[in-house]
Amino acid sequence: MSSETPTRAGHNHFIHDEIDADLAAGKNDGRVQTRFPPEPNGYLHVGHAKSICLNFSLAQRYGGKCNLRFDDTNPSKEETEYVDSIQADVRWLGFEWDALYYASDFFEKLYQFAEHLIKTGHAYVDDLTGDQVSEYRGSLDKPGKPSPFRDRSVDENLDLFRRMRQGEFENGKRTLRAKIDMSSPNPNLRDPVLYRIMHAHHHRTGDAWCIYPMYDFAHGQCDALESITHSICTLEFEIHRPLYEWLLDHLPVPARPRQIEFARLNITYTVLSKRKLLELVQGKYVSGWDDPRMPTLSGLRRRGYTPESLRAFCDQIGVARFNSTVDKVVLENSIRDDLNKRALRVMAVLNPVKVTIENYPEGEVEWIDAVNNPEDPAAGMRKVALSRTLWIDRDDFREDPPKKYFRLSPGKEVRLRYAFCITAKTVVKDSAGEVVEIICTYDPETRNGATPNGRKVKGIIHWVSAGHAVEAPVRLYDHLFSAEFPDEVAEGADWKSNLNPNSLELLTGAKLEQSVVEAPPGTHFQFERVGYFYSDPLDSKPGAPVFNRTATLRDSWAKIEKRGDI
RNA sequence: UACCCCGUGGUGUAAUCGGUAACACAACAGGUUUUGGUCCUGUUAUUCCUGGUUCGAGUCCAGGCGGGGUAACCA
Repeated sequence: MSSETPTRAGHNHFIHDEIDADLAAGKNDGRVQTRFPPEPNGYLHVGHAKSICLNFSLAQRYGGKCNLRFDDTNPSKEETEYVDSIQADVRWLGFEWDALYYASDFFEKLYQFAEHLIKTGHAYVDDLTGDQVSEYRGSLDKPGKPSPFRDRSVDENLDLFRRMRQGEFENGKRTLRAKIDMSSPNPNLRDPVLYRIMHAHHHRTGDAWCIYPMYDFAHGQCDALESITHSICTLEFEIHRPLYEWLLDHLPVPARPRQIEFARLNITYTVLSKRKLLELVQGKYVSGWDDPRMPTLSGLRRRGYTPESLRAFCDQIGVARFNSTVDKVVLENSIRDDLNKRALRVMAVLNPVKVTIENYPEGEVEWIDAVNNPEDPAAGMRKVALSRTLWIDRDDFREDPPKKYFRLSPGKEVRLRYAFCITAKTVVKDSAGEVVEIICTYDPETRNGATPNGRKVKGIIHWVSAGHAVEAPVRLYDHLFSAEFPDEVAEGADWKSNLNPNSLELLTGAKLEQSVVEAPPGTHFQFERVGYFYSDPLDSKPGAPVFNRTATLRDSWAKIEKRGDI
């Protein structure tokens, strides 16, 4: 269960209704037990976070248990690296499982179940090749036909199956299939394959097995062996439910779990499919599973997302049986909400241009009080150096300002955050016509928020004293895909063509206030008026941080300007 | 073309025996503010269609339309 108390009670949803009904009917002795069952073939992403939060919060809500179970029935795809990362990610999200299992813990029991099915005449060994199996299976609108090996005797089936286990046959030579109904409208009931021969090294059982159970034969039985009461999975497994139940009906299982499906998470401007994420990693489109642009938990963590924000997000999006796509700003808002309360404010100039205050004494330095976090008085104050030469952001100066632009421009006055008001007097340009320096004057009377003679100064800009600034690389991230629905591509086109070529912008000239170098790697900051930034836990060195932009601040000026009604 | 599931403001969800359709985000307008941030107030906008049952239907029934899933020895 959660190691921390949940931030909110969360939405009501249909799964609560189903469980309430089961409880009212006296099922499972009033017990509720769930499990999160990842296959260790990739890293967890936000879609998994939805499932994790669902399963663990269900256990929490009903005073039950939630296990972690690795669905490791296909050794060709599974690795210990993934097992480790999954455990770390679940814990990081804030949950601790009651029991840890692997489907492979149950291989012997599953094998015995298979023999049981054979002995009761409900399973047979088939010699058909893979191609033949699918040919015999028919199609969506055509019934299948029985395999010629379907009516082998129990003894022959048992003998063959045992020899399969002994390793007597090559990969793909035979399978164990359930004997159900080749003409069922549900293809999952057309004698589904239960076991296949796979001479492969398993990350946990080594070379002990050369036959491995299929998902369908492992999942429900493992649920039963773990005493799971409610087996929550995504919608694409719905059509497997009749098979899930058929197997429980025909096996001497110790419990009777029930499968309930919900819609998986989709988010705009990204993909949430382990297969596609793997492709991005292997094709080096990103730096790895933990690239801050990835929707993986490790990527989001490195980007600066917090477990609290992700849990709040999962809470907000709800649980339903309708396939939907959540707007990516909902995810962004979840981290903004969280970081607004906890991130230390700091001034950072990302694209610097020099400001000289001509009437400020040369060589003089003042230490100005700045608030660390207006949302949290306990965060205290700090001192920021002010001097004659400063850096401000290029965005905060316009030689020819549009209407409603109330930052710096020739002849106009703005306030330096926490400090004085300055007025732009002269603009210095290089031979290319680019502004290299803005010469200003300051009004000593405007210290500390004061504006004598009642004049209004609406614009406030951030700044850093040139002689006191530190430099640090800053990575600006944008969404990984430029298309709202990256999966939707024209016939024959590749979804990767929707990759956003500008998803990463590296800034090397950023000037930051000194206090950022004192913080350890893995610290959240708000760069005032700009966004939330996280000192990369891997690339930062003590005293030499590297910053990842977690999210921008909401920017109503950008909105006005983009709208063009200025 | 077969079977199954699903359709509630722009988006995501709620409405617990059929009883005033609500919340969040977004958008828009305003207020506060030494962050064009936060916060506060307000506005716009919703039950896929048609018919039926009923005093009363998002909810029940029928038909239609639309979307999704399913034909791995993947999970």
